[in-house]
Amino acid sequence: MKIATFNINGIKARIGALTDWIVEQQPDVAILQEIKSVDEGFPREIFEDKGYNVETHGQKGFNGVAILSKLPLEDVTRGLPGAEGAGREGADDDEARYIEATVVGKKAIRICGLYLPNGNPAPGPKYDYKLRWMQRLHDRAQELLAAEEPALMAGDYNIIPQTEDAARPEAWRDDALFRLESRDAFRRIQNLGLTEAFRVCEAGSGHYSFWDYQAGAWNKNDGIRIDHFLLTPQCADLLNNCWIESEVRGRDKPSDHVPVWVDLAA
DNA sequence: ATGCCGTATAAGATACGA
Repeated sequence: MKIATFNINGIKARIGALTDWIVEQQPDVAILQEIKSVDEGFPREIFEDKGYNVETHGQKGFNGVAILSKLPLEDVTRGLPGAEGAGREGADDDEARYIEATVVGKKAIRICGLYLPNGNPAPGPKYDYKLRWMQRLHDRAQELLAAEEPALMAGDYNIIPQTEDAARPEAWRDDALFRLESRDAFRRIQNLGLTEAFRVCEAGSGHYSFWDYQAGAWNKNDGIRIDHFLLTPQCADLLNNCWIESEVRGRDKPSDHVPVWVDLAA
């Protein structure tokens, strides 16, 4: 089963490039972030016509996540548990950043799609929100691990895990994506017992999933690796491969992110 | 580079991103 995570930076702007990619690559599951659309505005028929089941968790203008799957999606939940002031104005669940569903192939896999807050400027209230969000993700990961079943958490983590995951790490030193407190929080989630799929398959520097639109970042390979798959042990046992489809960044009307893939024996 | 580009909202600037 081939599963991709892809921050598309707006479904309206990306509909052409995204459908071309879907038709070409035929992912079994595509986990999307930054759809920047309400659920009713997402062009689900386009993907349904191509054989996909579609589940979205959107909002007006910003954020928004979705899962497309050739196999049925079961037990869909929207939102990350544990929000402070849930349901009230300005609460931690105001932003549409998280969706879960189970995909049943040869094995059942719990798929968690996430768009972790950027957190800049750091320090500050946006950074505090990022850290709270990561604590909630930690708690949800703990529950998934306790179930001892195949599950993965995939998406735009807005975290550069290590120095080798940025072309110019010194430029990111105090940024919310790379500062020590952010990397610590990511490591705490991993240390519960999750496998970061890409680093099982590829060592070394120069592998990125995001390049800024500005200053010719793509042409200089001035990128960062911030889109990740974390796998429970039962899911890691199924891992055949993990790779980044960086070529997509050089196409017409690209997102600033590219797809990251896992192939699972499931 | 407290904004070099891009997206969304909405009708001209402004918010946001990483």
